[in-house]
Amino acid sequence: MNFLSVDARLWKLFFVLYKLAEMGAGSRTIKVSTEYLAERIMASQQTASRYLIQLEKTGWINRDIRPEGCLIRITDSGMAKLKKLHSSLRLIMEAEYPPSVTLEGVVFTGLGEGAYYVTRDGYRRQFIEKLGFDPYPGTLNLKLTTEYDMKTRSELETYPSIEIEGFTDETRTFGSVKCYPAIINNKVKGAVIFAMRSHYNASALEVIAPNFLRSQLKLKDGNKVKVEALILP
Amino acid sequence: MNFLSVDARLWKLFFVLYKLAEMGAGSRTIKVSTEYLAERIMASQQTASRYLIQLEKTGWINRDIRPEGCLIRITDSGMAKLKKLHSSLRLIMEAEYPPSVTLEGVVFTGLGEGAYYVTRDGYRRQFIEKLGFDPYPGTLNLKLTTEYDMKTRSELETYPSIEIEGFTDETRTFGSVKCYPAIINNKVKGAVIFAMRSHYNASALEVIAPNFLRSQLKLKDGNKVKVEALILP
DNA sequence: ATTACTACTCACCGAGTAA
DNA sequence: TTTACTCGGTGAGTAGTAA
Repeated sequence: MNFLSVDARLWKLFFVLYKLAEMGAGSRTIKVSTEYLAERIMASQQTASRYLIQLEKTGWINRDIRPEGCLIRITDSGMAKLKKLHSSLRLIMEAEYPPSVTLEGVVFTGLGEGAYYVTRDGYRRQFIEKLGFDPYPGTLNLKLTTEYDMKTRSELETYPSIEIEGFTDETRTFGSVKCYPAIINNKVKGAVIFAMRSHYNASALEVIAPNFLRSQLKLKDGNKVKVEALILP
Repeated sequence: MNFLSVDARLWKLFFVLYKLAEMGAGSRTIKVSTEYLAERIMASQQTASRYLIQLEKTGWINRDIRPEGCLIRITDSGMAKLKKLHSSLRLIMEAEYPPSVTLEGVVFTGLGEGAYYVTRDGYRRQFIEKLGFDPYPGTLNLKLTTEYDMKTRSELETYPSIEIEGFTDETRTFGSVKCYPAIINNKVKGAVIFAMRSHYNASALEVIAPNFLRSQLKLKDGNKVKVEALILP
């Protein structure tokens, strides 16, 4: 995912890197004694010394040991890590909507009309164009059970979606559909669809994917399924 | 200085907070199992559980334990911490100049003409106005000894400074002076001054302060003094 | 399923100290 | 003065397990 996940040791190192940046080691070579650094990071001189050694090994700083102290300069690699955290934080702080929303539901068998709608050419062409896949003719129906999931489903509907336009053929009119790209059970790419006038109420969810999810994920009625719906930035 | 200094334990907690924000817990209540969080932070389920308990105690998240997992929402206090880190990083990343520069030198006795210049009314009025203090009539002279300090001194001269304008009185012309507010020996506020045409070369530094530094800091010739020159943002 | 307690291990921290 | 080694104690992380 990103370096912050690696392990607890790196978090601590990264914190020291940040402190060095605060002292200006990002834009010039600074002189720091391990004693002084120790004070700034609230640790012992020995620990500060160890951190500097580890930071150098990790490649985040250059270190030049002098009789009067260490000359420290953060490397490009170290600055890149700081920049990465900065831009991640920017995304988090400025985001109007959460990056994704995770729902859980239980498989149930619907009326089978999903296949009919999904295969209408007016829809299908837009799925291919806007979602990037040709959906398997049929939808996976999930029943939402907890209060949290139902609340989240209705929140999701308020977030910006991929809009599949309605159309009219010889016989009738088809309404517009809202889609959210989704990851099903952490593995399969697909989409959550909200038909504007669905037969199901707020406690159900329809999912489409390129393949037959029931066989691809070995699902049977009653199985629990996790769906991570991705929200457009 | 700021909360990031408090201790290593808070840093680890803070990174978990960041991870939760990444999952959207900053803008809505999310459901996370301790198992899932454990995976994201590369730790055990037990550790993830402990972190959530500590985060709640610290007041950075609200937690609602359900049979299916925990409902987590970052509190205003938690978001404020994330914002603080974000803006600190922004300053670091966008700064053209380091926030400050630390120099070390050894006290020596000069020609005593510092007192004459500092007390010229044309300078003195500007010191009071632009530095915020009435300088003691005299300068503390420091001899820079290491290569690092001399290099840093000349770097400092390239950074934006407080400009004391030159002037002319009945008898002669006085040149302009560059100043940097400074902290002497981590305690006393004063300023570093660079007279445009100084008698001293690049290996000396002149410091002024409201009081007589030699007595205030119990300094004698040969004592080492640390000066942190602050650079304007 | 979950969360989170207890018990144990081990890695990290810092005192002492060398260079 | 510095940095950074060894080493012993301690607190953090995890396995087992209860609820």
